[in-house]
Amino acid sequence: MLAAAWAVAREQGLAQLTLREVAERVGMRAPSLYSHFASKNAIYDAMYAQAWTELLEVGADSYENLPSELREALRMMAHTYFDFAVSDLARNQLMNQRTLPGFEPTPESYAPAVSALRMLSDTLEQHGVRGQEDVDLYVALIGGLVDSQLANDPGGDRWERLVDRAVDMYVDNLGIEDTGDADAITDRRREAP
Amino acid sequence: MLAAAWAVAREQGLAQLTLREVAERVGMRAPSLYSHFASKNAIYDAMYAQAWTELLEVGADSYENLPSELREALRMMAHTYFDFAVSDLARNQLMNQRTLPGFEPTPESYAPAVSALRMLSDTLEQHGVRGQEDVDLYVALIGGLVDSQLANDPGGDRWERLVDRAVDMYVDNLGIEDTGDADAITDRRREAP
DNA sequence: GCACAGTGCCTAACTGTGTTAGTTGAGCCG
DNA sequence: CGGCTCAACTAACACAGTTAGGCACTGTGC
Repeated sequence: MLAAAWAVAREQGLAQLTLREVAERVGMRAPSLYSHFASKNAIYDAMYAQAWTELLEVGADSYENLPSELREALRMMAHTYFDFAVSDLARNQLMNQRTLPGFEPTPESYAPAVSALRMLSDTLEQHGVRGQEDVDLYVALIGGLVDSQLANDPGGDRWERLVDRAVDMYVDNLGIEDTGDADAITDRRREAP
Repeated sequence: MLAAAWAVAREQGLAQLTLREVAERVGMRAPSLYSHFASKNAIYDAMYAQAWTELLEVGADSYENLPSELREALRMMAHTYFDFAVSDLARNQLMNQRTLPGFEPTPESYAPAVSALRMLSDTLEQHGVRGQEDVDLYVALIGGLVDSQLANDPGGDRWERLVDRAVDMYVDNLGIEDTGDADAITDRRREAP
C-alpha cells in the first residue's frame, strides 16, 4: 500500500500522487484507503517516516566501515547521502518537507529524521568533530551541495569535484577553528596531510 | 492583481493560494483572472519572475557599496540574500521552484534568475573570485546555510555565527586552492589577514 | 450616428481530487 | 445462531482549476 504510493510518487511525481491512483494499484477504491490512513497527509507522513528510516539503515551500514581518516570519512558520508538522494528523487523531495505544500510531519514521523541527524552527529564526533556548530556547518554545506547538484546537474560530474573541495575546505577550517577539542582533529590531520 | 496574489501567498502560504481568493481581493470572480493569465501556473510564473527581479534590484543596490576586502564583501552579500529571503518566506519558497509541485518557470521568467546569478558571479569576479567552480561552491554554501537557517531557526542568532565561519572557511580555501588567478585573492588576504 | 470588433467581466458548468456518510458482507466470539 | 468488528464498497459533497458562452462597455471606420 505504501509501496504503491511510492511507485506512483516515483513515476508521476510526489504532488501528482492521487488517492484513486494508489487505490487502483492495490485493487481498491479511494475511500477504502481511509480504513488505513486518516488522510492523504497521513500517507505522506508514513512515507516521510519510512524514507528517513531507510536513510537511517543505509547510514548505519555505511558508517560502520568508515575510514578513520577524517577527510576520507567525511567524503564517504557525503557520497552516501548523495547516492541515497539521487537514487530516488521523489523520496528526497519528500524528506525536505518544505517541498510539499501543506505537509508537516507529525512528531512521531519526524523521529527517524532526528535519529538520522543524531547518528550523523555521533559519527562526526567519533571522528573528532565536536560541537553543534561544526555539525550544523557540515550539514548545511553538504545539504546545499547536494541540492544544488540535483537541481542543476543531476548525474553530472560536477559533484565529485565540488564535494572533494568542500570537504577539504571544511576540514581545514576545523583545524583552524578552536572547537574546544581540536587535538583529535589536528592529530588526524598530521596522519594524512 | 499580482499584488493580491502575493498578499494571499504571504498570509496563507503559497500552496493555499486560490484563484477565487485572489479574484475576491481585486473585486472580481475567479474565471475573470483568465482574461489576464492563461492559467494558475502563469500567475506563479509571473510571481517567480517578479521575485527574482526584486532580488536583482536589491542586489544591484547592495552590491554597489561593497567593501573591497573579500571576506567582508562575501559576508555582506550573504547577509543581503538572507535578509531578502527572510523578509518574505513565501517569495523565497517560490524562488526555489522545486518547492511548488508541477510548476516550472518559463524561460522568460527564468531570465531574471539567470541575471541575478550572473550579477553575483560578476561581483564575485570583481573581488578576485574566479572560476565557475568557486562561484558554484559559494552559491551552494550560502544557499545551504540560508535554507538550513530558515528551516531550523528562523530569526535565531545561529545565522550570524555560522555565516561568519562559512565565509572565513570559504576564503581560506580560495587562498589555498589554485583557481587560475589567485594573486588578487592572496593580495587581498594580505591586506586584512 | 452607427454597426462592428475587441475587451473585460460575468454566470453556469465541467473535471478532478480529497473527503464523509452510510451500507454491506466476511469473519470471529460469545 | 446473534451480534460485533473490520475492511471494503457506493454515493455524494466540497472545493479546486478550468472552459463555454453571453453581456456590457469602448473605441474605430464608414
